[in-house]
Amino acid sequence: MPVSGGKVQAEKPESPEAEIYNKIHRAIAERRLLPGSRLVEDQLAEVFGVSRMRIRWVLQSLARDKVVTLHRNRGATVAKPTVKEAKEVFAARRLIEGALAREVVRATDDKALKRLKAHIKKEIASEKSHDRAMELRTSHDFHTLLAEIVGNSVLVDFLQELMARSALITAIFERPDISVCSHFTHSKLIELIENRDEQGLVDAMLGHLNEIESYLSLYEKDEQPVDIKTIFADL
Amino acid sequence: MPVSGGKVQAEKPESPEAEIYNKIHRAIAERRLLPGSRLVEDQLAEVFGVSRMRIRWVLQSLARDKVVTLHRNRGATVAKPTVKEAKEVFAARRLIEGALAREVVRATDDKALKRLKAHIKKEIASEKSHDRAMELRTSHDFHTLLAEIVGNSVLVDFLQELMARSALITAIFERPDISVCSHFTHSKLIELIENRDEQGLVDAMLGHLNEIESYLSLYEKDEQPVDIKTIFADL
DNA sequence: TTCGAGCATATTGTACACAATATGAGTCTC
DNA sequence: GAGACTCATATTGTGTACAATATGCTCGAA
Repeated sequence: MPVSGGKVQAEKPESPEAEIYNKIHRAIAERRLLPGSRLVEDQLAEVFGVSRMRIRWVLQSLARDKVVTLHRNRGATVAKPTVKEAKEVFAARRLIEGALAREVVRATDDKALKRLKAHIKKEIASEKSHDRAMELRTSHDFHTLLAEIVGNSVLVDFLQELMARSALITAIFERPDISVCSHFTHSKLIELIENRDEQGLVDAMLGHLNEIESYLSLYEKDEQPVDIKTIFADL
Repeated sequence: MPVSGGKVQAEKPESPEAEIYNKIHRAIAERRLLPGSRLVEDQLAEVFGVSRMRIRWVLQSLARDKVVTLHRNRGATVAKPTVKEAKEVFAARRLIEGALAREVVRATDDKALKRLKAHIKKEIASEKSHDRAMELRTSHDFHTLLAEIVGNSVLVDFLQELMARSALITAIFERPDISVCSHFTHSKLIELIENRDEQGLVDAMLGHLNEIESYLSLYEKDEQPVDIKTIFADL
């Protein structure tokens, strides 16, 4: 029973597993399921009206994408990234999205530009609607859209994974006092693309990512997954 | 039963699944199992002396790492990348490894340099031994080693996936007349790292990747996974 | 001989029952 | 009352039996 969509959010439910996968994945990405929440197999099986085996399969897939964590004999929880992990994800994003920016300028044609502009409209609409879930999703989709424009499905997959993890990270480390209004920044990026300003776009993208990261409070909060054994290894 | 090692080739067998995963993964990466080979669950179960369920989990894990393809109701085969996929993997590698090169120069200290030089020794040894499998592995490990030096586990994971896929791609599209002797090129890269020549390293890395790709015959060979439906869609 | 239908076989897909495990509550002792 | 021990319960882990499916073969008819 392959979760046929893989990590990609397929529009049409190719297999029942893929559908469940998407539902849970979205619930997590849109923060209806918060980091640390337990995901009990029986409960999910009942909710989705399928057998436990199916759920286990889906949980396995989600774990692969690092949005849930499996604890041997103790079940699954929504992943709770550490500060270290958060920093690594952002570093990876800067590296990949920075390099991607150059390619985007090269790859963008009229059709692509249309898609980009259409996307901004969606972002504005979701910000107006005050639907936080959709707001987050469209904002994240902008970043994967760039990979799509470059036309490299390997990179699309990577970006998709990074964005899902970013969603979790934001959920944990977001400072309540700041709200990121991204459509404006994204519009500026599109402008640079339209002007074929390669270096400008790269810089702006890196700036954008740094800004997002700076809006987080990336220091250890509560009893994060600290590994006791490691801490007392030298005693 | 999480395949605890994930896609990382763990040294110590944390769980029986992880061990099986590693064995199959290595068999594929080292080309003892060639693209297209069928992987029948019962057979594998018998070989490894475990139940079929265990094998299914492992196959699922391998599928998500794109080294195995699952066909609904028809079982698993070793993945057989298409030309398109091959080109995308190499494009992704250029993008990521190119950008990584800059970071490597920054991140390399004495300890890292030692690791790099030790690795070269390994490469030379395996080339001498004429053990094609080990030769391939050490050569590929060099590239993930760079990510390790930068110290970003997210990138290490990406690189590992890309290298596994590259192994498959090479297996399919390699031209029999050319043998890549990589340790020499890799040594030159290390030299550039030692000299802190950022731009030089980036260029050399891109050159290296282009060279590898150019040694492949990236045109459609036999009856690659062509989708009949798509081809005759307009009839 | 060619085509198709139906059957045989090999293989994968799924559910279920039970085993293993972790955790917390309750109990007993000192 | 503090600590350790046992047991109850909730939950996950695993093997097995059986159902579903795909594929190739056989056989019969045109």
